Amino acid sequence: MKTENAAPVFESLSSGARLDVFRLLVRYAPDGLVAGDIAKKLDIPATNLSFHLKTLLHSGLVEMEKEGRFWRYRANVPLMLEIIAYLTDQCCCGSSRKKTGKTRSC
Amino acid sequence: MKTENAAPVFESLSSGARLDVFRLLVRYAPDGLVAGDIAKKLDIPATNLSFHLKTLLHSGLVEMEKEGRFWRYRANVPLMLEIIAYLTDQCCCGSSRKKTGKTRSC
DNA sequence: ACAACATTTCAATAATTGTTGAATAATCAT
DNA sequence: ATGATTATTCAACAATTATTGAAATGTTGT
Repeated sequence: MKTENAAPVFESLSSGARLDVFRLLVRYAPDGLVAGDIAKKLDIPATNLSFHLKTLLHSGLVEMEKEGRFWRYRANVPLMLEIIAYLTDQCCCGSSRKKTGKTRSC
Repeated sequence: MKTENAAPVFESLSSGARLDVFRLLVRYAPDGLVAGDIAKKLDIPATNLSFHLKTLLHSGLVEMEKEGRFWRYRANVPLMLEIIAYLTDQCCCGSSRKKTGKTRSC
């Protein structure tokens, strides 16, 4: 996972609405939900949900599959695992640091 | 960590510039860097850096301390650990799900 | 073929975020 | 005190993102 791939993921999680969508899809993994059910459960207009889903699709954090006249969305859990690994490595404990001889913060 | 606290953290990581700032500060943890050094290393105007640092401060992901005429910024690594725990719990494997009898994706 | 349905795309607008230069505040050295 | 230094805040503007209703696309059932 490179930073230029990670930033869009954070961007796609940076709205409360999208974070809610993603958490909902994780709760319903691995089956996912169709758009109408998401809209109903989160009580947001279909057209606005569609906008947010597009952002999530673009970052890769959710995936989509047409199913008759429904569109089914699922969380991409493996990508989330990569993001967690990225954060652990780059933004937390795993990164190399200046050799000052001091102890690390974790 | 609650969702309403997590969203601002993702928002503060959602710009490439801020993600760079945070990663830099992690590399220089636990000492951190003064604003001028950040600006120099990342080659962004001081006034713009100041704007991004304010966002990071607001989410709690960085902390600030005045040091003479310098302002020193440090990464809040413990908060990042909480975020990683939040993602693991809410957005990945730890969350409760509908009982469908199917196996979990992780 | 037709009507009902699920969802998206489009266009318009509102709201927020990002960027910059100039002005300001605080500190340090002389 | 004065001038140089560090960094912020302010104001203006540019750019992006969010929200909504109406129209369009494709699907299903009759």
